Amino acid sequence: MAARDAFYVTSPIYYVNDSPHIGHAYTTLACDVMARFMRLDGRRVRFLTGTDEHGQKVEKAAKEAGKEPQAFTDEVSQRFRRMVEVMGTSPDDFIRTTEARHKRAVAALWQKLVDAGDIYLGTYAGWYSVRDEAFYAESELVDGKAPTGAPVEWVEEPSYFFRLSAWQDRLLAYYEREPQAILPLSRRNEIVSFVKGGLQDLSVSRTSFRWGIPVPGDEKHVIYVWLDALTNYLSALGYPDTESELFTTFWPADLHMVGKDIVRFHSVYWPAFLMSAGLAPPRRVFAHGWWTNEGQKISKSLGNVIDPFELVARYGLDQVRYFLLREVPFGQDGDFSRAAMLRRANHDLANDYGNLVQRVLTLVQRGCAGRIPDPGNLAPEDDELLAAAHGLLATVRAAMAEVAPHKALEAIFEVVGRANRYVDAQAPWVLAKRDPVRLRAVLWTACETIRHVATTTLPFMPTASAKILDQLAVSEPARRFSSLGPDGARLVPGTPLPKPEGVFPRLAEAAA
RNA sequence: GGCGGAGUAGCUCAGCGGUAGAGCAGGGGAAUCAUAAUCCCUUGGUCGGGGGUUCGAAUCCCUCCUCCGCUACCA
Repeated sequence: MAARDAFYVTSPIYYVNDSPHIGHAYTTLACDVMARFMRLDGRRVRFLTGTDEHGQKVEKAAKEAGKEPQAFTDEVSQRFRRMVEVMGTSPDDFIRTTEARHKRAVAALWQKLVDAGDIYLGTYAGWYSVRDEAFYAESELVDGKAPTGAPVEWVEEPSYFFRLSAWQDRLLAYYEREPQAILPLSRRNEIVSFVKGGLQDLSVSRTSFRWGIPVPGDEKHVIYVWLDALTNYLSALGYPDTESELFTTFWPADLHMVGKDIVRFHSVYWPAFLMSAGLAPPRRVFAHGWWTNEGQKISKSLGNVIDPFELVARYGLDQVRYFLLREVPFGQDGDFSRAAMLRRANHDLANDYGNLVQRVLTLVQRGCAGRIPDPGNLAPEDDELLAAAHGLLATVRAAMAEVAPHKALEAIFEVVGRANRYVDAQAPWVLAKRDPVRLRAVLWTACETIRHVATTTLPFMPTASAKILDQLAVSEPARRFSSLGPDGARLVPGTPLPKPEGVFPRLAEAAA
C-alpha cells in the first residue's frame, strides 16, 4: 500500500436490538485508536460508526414496546451514541440506516446492481422455523426439526437474488491481488477456501416483514438487511454522488474493522456488491476476536455480559482502553478478568508509566526550580535512551500499519522500562547533591523521553497522555507526530512547568 | 467428513535448522527521587507422543493424540 494521505476507517453499524456490550466497545475502540493515530500522523482521517436499524427483529421489538419502529429506533440508537462517547472515541460521522441519505444510497446501489444484470427475481425456498424466526438448510435439520428442536415448515416466497455465483473468480482475483485485504491471515484462508468451494446466489429481498428499505419498483419486497447495512459505508460518503470530494477522497475504505462473526459479509458479499456496482472493493477488512469473561464464554443466558459503561466507571477510561488493546494480540480471542485488568492498570500504568512521570517531574520541580532544565552536553547513556525514544514512532507506525495495536503498546512500554532503568542508574537524587550540571542533562533526557512516550500513547490513552503533555508544557500543535524524533521539536530549557499531579491512580483491589 | 490453525516454563505467548526465550506469577537482594512505586539477581521446560531426514530439529518430513476455527443466506 503506497503512501496515501486519506484514511477511511469504519466500525460495523450496530444492530439496535442489542444492548451495547464489550464487543461493540472493543471494535469501536480499535477504530478510534487507528483514527487518532493516523490523525496525529498527519493523515486526513474519516472515522465512521453508526447503527443498523432495520429488520424483522427490530420491527417485532418495537411492536412489543408498543412503539412505531422509527420512534423505537430513535430511542435505542441513543444507547450506542452514548457508548461511543463513554469509550472516548472520536468518530467523524455517526450514520443510522433509517436516515434519508442512507435510504437514497441503498436504492441507488440496488439500481446499479440491477443495471449490471446481477439481480433477478426468483423463489426463496427453505425450511423455516416460526419459533426461531430463521431458515435452516436441509443439512442442518435434525430428525426433521430445527437444530433448536423447533418444528420447521417448508416455505417458498418470491425473492430477488444477487448473482453471487458469477463473482467467484473475480473475488478470488481480488484476494490474490490484495493479499492484505482480509486479516488476520487465518480469516483470509477461511474466506478463500469458502469462495473456492463455490458460491450460490444470494437472496437479497424479503416479503415477510415491512421494516426495511423497499425494493425500488417492487414495494412488496424489502431489501435484505445485509445489503442495506453494508451500504452505510457508502452512504456516509454521500453515495450515489461519486464525484464529490468526500467520496473521491475516502473511497475505497482503508479499513473495515469487524468482529470475526461478520467477516464473510464484508469480504465476500460486500466486495461482490461493490464490484458489480462499478466501485472499488475495500482495501482491508480486519477481523478481531472475542472476549471471554473470567475464562467463561460470554452469553446473555449466563448473565455474564460485560457492560462497557460499568467497566469504564469502575476502572477508568484510559485504563480500560489500555487493557483491551494491550492484553491480547489484536485479532485473537482474549479473556477479560478482574485480576488481569487490575494488574495492567496498577503495574503497567500506575507503577511503570505513571510513576516514571511522577518521579521525574518531582525531581525537576525540586532540582530545577520547576523549569525544563538545560541539557548542556549529553553523555552516551543519555543519547542511548534518546535514541530509543526517537525510534519509537517508526516502530509504532509499523505496528499500526498492520493493525497490531498490542505491538505498538509493547514497544512504547519497552521505552518506559528503559527510562525507569535509566533513572535508577543515573540516580538524579544523588546528582542533586553533587553534580547540578549532570543532573540537568539527566532530567532533560528523561523529560524528552517522556514527551515521546506520552505523544505516542495519545491515541490509546487520550486523557492521561494529554495530562502528561500538559505537565511538560507541550503545546497543542507540538503534540503531532511530526514533532517527534531526532529532527522533531525539543523541550525548551527554561519553560516553566506546572506542579506534577498523578495521572494513573493505583486501583485498590477492593475496587473490583 | 473436508479445508485451515494450534499444542514450548504455573499463566499468556515469542522463537520456526545450530548448545531453550519474554512478560506476568514465585524466591532473594539493592535503593529511597517517586503513586511502597523502581532496579538487580534468581527458581522453573527431555519445546503433545512416536518415527524419520540431517553433522545438528522446538524449528523440515511422516504418523498418532488433543484442542480450536471455517464448512453460506440469524441481526
